[in-house]
Parts: sequence; structure tokens; C-alpha cells
Amino acid sequence: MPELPEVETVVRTLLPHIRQAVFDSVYLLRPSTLHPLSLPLESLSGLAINNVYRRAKLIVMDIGRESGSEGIPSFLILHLRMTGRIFTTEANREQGKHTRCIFDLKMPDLSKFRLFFDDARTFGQIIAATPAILKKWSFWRELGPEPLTLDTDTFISRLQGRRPIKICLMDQKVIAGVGNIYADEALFQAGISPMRQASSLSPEEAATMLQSIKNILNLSISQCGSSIRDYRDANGNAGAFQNSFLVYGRGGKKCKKCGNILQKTRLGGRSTVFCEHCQQ
DNA sequence: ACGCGTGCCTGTTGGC
DNA sequence: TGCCAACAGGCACGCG
Repeated sequence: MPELPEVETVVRTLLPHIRQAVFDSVYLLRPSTLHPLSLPLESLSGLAINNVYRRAKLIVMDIGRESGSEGIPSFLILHLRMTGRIFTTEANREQGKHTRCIFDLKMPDLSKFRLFFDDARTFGQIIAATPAILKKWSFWRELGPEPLTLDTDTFISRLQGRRPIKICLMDQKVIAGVGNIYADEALFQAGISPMRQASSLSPEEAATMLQSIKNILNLSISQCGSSIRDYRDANGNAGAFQNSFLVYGRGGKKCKKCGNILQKTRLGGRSTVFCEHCQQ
């Protein structure tokens, strides 16, 4: 399940393969994979990929010529959601069972290759956008700050509302990029119960919470993310951080810190694992 | 306005 | 062994 560390890893492994590549034909194999606000993917033809980076859980490509113009996208943005995978492959590779979109690309030396967007569960989306489209896209517009560069005071000011802290951490409007795995892991490291009301955290607890989020995310990035089953980076390699999970997926097993049985519950419709003894 | 529950989607898993 | 319900969960959406 790609969250911030996985998307960061995909971007890092993807960039050296596709920077400076120019879009040729694009084959959209599943029309609903295209975001409703997107320009037609034919509009990509002839545009160069100038940069690739991550914003929240989104892969963002800066694309275009020297000067943009009306109806020409400046960004190609991909959301992997649950099972999305993006990878480069040889120019004659045929579509697979779960291939949703194929981009034909050409390098400055005229060599050709393909960029595949595969997605078994079809939640992933692609959007070719102008700055004006991004302004209309509420999800993009309302994204919260990046957690890795977030300061404590701003974090505290965003922990408003009477709802469980875990719901708050996964709300992309509060902070961007944290999902179910890293919310559970960060809450455990911080020693804070996922059910605590967000507004009940003391400034000290909030500071600990933010530091734990940064620790967990950075540690996972250093291990190329977590691979539960589907996730692979742009080179097809799995991450290793799943071996370091202390709570995620360990409901009913012993807490690695105190030995008590880890509790499993549902919060906001998502499975949530925590230690009653270690997390207050 | 805000918080919460549900649907989307399909491959995998676990229980009978 | 085979079948099927439950599960995985980010986000849009509708309800109260």
C-alpha cells in the first residue's frame, strides 16, 4: 500500500529512467483510470519530462516545452492508491492483465521505451493538468503540509477537531502522506493511543508525535519503503521496512516492547493495532 | 460545517 | 480440496 515512503522510493527510482524523455503515443486501457478533471492524454504528445517528485502520496511530473500554452498540460500526476505500480520497460512490451495505461517515451538519443501503469484494484488515477486544473482539484488544493518538513507549532495548530488522533494523522488535509501503516507505527513509537482525541494531546505529546512520524517515515524511506504484497519500486524491487513493523498487522501477537497482547480494533473503517500498555 | 459510515474494486486469505 | 465470506484501505460521497 504505497504511502509517503513508498511513493518517495518510486519517484527516486523512476527519475533517472525518465528525465528528459519525450511523450509519444499514450494508450489509456481503462478510461476510468483517467481523472475526470484531466486533459486528454493525447495532449502529452511531444512534451518532455523535466522533473519527477513527490507531493503527499502523489507522483508529480513536471512536463512541457520551454513555454506552456493553453490546453497543454504542465503536470502529469499519478496516484497509485492501493495497488498501483509504475515502471519502465522495453518499447515492445505488451500490456499485462492489470495494465491501465501505457506511455511511449523517446529519449534525446532517440532510444525508445515504455512507461507502464499497472493497477490490479483500479483505484489508481492519472491526471494531466494545467495550473488552472490544479486550482479546481479540491484534493490537491486542500492537501496539508509535508510531514518531513513540518514544524511542531504548525503541527499542533492543525490538530483541531474532536476526533481520534489516528483519524487526524491519516487526514490528508491535516498532514499529507501518512496512511494506515505509518499512522499505527508512529502512534506506537510515540506511546500515544490511536483513540485519544487529537485536541487532548499536550504540546509535549504533539511534539513527540510529530517526531515519531518523521522518524518512522525517514527510517522507512532509508529501507525503500514497505512491501506488504503489491508494492514495488520503479525497478521492480520490494522494500524492506515491513520487517520492522512493531504493530501493523500484528494484532493478537505480543508487543515487542512489553510482551502484552496487541489489541486490534477499527478506527474510521480501518484496522488499527496498538498496545494498551505502551500507548496512553 | 463537521464528523462518521459506506461504496468502490479485485486478489488473497482463512475458515468450514 | 473447494468454496466463499472476509479482508486489504485511500478517497469520494452522502447522511445526520
